[in-house]
Amino acid sequence: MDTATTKAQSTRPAQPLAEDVTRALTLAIHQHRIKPGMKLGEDELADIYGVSRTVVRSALHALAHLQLVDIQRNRGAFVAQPTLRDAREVFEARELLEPRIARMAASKATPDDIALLQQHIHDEHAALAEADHGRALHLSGQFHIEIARIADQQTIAAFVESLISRSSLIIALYWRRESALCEKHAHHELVQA
Amino acid sequence: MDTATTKAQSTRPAQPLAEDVTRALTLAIHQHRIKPGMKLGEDELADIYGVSRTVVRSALHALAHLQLVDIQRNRGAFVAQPTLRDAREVFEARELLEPRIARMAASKATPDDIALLQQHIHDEHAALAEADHGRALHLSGQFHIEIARIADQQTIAAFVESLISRSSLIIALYWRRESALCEKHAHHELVQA
DNA sequence: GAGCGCAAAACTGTATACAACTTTGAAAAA
DNA sequence: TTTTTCAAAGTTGTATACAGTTTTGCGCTC
Repeated sequence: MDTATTKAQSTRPAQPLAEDVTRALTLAIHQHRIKPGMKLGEDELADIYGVSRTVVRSALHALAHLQLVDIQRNRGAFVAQPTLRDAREVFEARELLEPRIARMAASKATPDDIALLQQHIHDEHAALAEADHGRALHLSGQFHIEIARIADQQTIAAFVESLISRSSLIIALYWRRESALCEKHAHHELVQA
Repeated sequence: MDTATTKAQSTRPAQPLAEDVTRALTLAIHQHRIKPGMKLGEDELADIYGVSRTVVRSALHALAHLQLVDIQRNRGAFVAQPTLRDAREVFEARELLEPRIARMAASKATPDDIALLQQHIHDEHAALAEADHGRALHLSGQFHIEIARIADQQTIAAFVESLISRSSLIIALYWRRESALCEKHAHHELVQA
């Protein structure tokens, strides 16, 4: 008979999804391996990631939604260049949302959550020790996102995640000193309380 | 004598952009002409709006980002069905963000802004008088979005817009009484202050 | 009659092809 | 030399075609 229903046990059940390209690009932007203002050509990315323009376009639109890239009609996609005003707005919004989220997280955190956060802090310090600032910055962001997840407020957590994402880009743009990273200790102690 | 929207005065009124499909679907969902849980087939929508599946997919992904539809891999797109927990989260977030935004708007509003808001209130009352609850609900949402725009805080305004969008869906789902609409008078007086 | 299995249909995910717009570069005119 | 025009190349927007998965429905078995 035709197809012997042997489901391919070896081949990847998951193709290099569009989501994967989105993640890869997000990481590259966060670590400013791709710099603000840089053109993101569709054919170029399609070639790099070995997918079609369709997938790349989907990923770029997702990033535009997160305001990491700026898509101009018939012109193409460019890595976002947040203005100083944007930067102020983002951090202002974070100051408004994060204390609320942190309080909620503190009241719901389990021992496992605490351990996970400590692991995050540890990894981040390790990255800093290796002078891998890109990775440290990324981990610092993940730390805040993890707190939002613990708080179990999906809606606000999504906003925080968006803000963290933009913050990474902003810090890469405007901050040359590594002293930017917030004091993790204070946060951690707050959660333990 | 429709709205003087005259996109391009002379030549092609532009293509029926993907954005147009997004707007049309958003409106339909807000007015719950398409009900939560309903399947949104790509071919079906492509046929209705006279565009290709490519455009429809783009619009559906945009709506998924606003959490108005839920896209399941290899299954399709469905109008979102916010849970009661989602509803609580959304309104909780609104209570957190909107007072802040309203205060900022009050300090920056121009006479033109005030006039625009009064027009919004007028339209909304008119819609209520005609028992056109779908339109009234939409206008009420636009009122809040307008306030956010006046506040000139793009970041938070985008969040508020997202929350308003979901609120419309939630109210259509859980609220059978028309008393749901918030007291516009209080808001307006606050802005004038 | 109920339950199971397999095949055909339907739909989504991805790739490719074509059309429209933008940019670039050179040639011609001032 | 500078500016203008225009065409060719390159890129994005949209449509269509193909592949993989899910659903559906009929026939068979128990």
